[in-house]
Amino acid sequence: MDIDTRLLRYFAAVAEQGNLTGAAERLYVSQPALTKQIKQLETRVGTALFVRSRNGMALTEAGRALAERVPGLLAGWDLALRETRATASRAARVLRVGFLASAANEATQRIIAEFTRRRPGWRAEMRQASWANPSAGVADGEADVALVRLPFPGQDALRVTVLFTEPRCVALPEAHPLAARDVIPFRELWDEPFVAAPAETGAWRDYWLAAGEREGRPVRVGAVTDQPDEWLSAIANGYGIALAPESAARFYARPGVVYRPVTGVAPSRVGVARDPADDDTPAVRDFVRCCVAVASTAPGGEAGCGP
Amino acid sequence: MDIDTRLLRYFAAVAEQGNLTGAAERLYVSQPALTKQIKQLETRVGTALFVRSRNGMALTEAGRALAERVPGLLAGWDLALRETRATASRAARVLRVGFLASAANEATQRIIAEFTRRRPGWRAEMRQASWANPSAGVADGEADVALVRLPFPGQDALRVTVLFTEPRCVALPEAHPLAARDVIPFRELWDEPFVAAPAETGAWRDYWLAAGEREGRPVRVGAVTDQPDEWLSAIANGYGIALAPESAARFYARPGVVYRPVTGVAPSRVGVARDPADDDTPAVRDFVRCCVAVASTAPGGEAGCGP
DNA sequence: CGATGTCCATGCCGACAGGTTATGGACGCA
DNA sequence: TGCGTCCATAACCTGTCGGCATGGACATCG
Repeated sequence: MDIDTRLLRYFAAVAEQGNLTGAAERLYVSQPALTKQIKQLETRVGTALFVRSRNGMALTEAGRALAERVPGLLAGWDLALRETRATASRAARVLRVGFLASAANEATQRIIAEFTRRRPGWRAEMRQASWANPSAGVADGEADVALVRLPFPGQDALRVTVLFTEPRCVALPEAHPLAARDVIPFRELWDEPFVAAPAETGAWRDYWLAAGEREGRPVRVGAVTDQPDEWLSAIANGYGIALAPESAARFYARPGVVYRPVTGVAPSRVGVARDPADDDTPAVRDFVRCCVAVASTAPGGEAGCGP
Repeated sequence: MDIDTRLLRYFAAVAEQGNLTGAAERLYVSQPALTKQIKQLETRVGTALFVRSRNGMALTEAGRALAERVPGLLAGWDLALRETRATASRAARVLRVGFLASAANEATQRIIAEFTRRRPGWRAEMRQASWANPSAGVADGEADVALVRLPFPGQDALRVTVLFTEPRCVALPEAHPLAARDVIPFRELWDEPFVAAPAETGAWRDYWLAAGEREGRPVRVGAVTDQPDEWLSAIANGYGIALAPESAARFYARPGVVYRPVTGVAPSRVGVARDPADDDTPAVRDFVRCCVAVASTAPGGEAGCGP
């Protein structure tokens, strides 16, 4: 009997959530659609998987048996897909390079140039990731290697080499009172609303909110964005301010947004991440070497941020 | 990314077969449908999985990577499905009993009666299997236990208890010259066309053709059937004759078909089969005990076949 | 004790994906 | 050159999925 993995995901979501309405929301489908799908799964399997009641859907014994297996099946398909794609790109001599907006900035181009010099015949395929995905695709197998900002959640499962550090500055709306200052101590920003990354990015988000450098003061979040454009708009529109690496002042200049040096926050580290299993893949290893080589000779961000 | 296992089966078939036309035939779909599906799989995965040529479809490197994983995934889903169904029937106190047409015949009812007596609250769900499936559903998890005729292919992977043996007789069209005889030596049937089971049943088919008792003479197959009704029709219509257990004379009597005792062929054995993993499941164990108990007190087929 | 909220189920409709048949195009072979 | 064997494409039909609106059961609460 055939089945779509989508149905299995639906099933897993309902099983975990315990009710249709919530699961439907999580899955971005309507509740009737889920009702129908779950019912269809039950007829296909030939037995009830849930008992319905006013407080949701509880797994039957058969449902539990299925629920135990489904995550493994989904993970298996996922793995197969990732390996197939990885094989394809390797066969085509393509290195899939993920990068986080603002990760390596000017170093990026020099790294790519160095890589194509060192590996003629290969092509680096650049893929910009949203901030909701701070490993830039390495964690989910969409990229072979990625330029990232540290720290980020899930980092321990990957191999990460730190390339360089870069002071952080603050991005403010032009009209902000503090925009007139040349240098701003971070403590003066404690009570400002911040433009933050999505909640699921955990440690990464906290790091850019400098949650550890507020001496316990709570963070005010004025907006949540996962892309540079939205981020810039949110700041320009006054929803909040944000910390950013120095190089953002050059890469993400925009009317209405100004960058100012900040004291009292640790600098940001840029790294190159890859799956430990790929670490001895020649192309990956070469890319990492290029990163290190470029970083060691980098001009760095001496320009700093400022008016 | 989601996918239907059907697509994976399609892929596996094409990968194995090496061309679309043949694979389409094997899958009982049209070749254009397969073309479209494979193409869709490739766009979904994001890479070519086959290289097309005049002599078919050859796997690319990525295709090979996928082809390595797919059988495991399909088997995994299959297993999950079987376990879920098995769990469901156990929870409902239902024992799924497969039986081959003509397997235990009159003993069947007594076994069921004994089982319901020994396990009140339980229900035996009888499922007749076609001869194309000589384990009657135990091998593929559709039944918890089955009454079968031995030997059959795949029997070694299961636990089988022999219940009783039963002489074999021959079923002939009424008008057949040999129908006038009281007892027929098997050697006189060597050159008759036989009504056989489907080829994929291997040893089982051979056993009912008495392939080992022909001293090397080839078998003539006049018709292939996998159900009693077709089998009776084929015999009545003169497409061939067939060996059958004695009890068939009582259970499958039909105008136009007569049964006669045969000498020179080994008797048939009836057994109860179950998955080794289920052998200590209480309900299964009890059912087997019932089978043994009934078999030991069975009246047997003393009536024999004959006019 | 009716009003409300929260579940899941159902009916209807539009969009789309999958299947089929018929046909085209490339290529090797007699 | 004509034929057979591949795979690709086109046109069409149907079944399924998803969305919206709504219904029904039941608990909770003023």
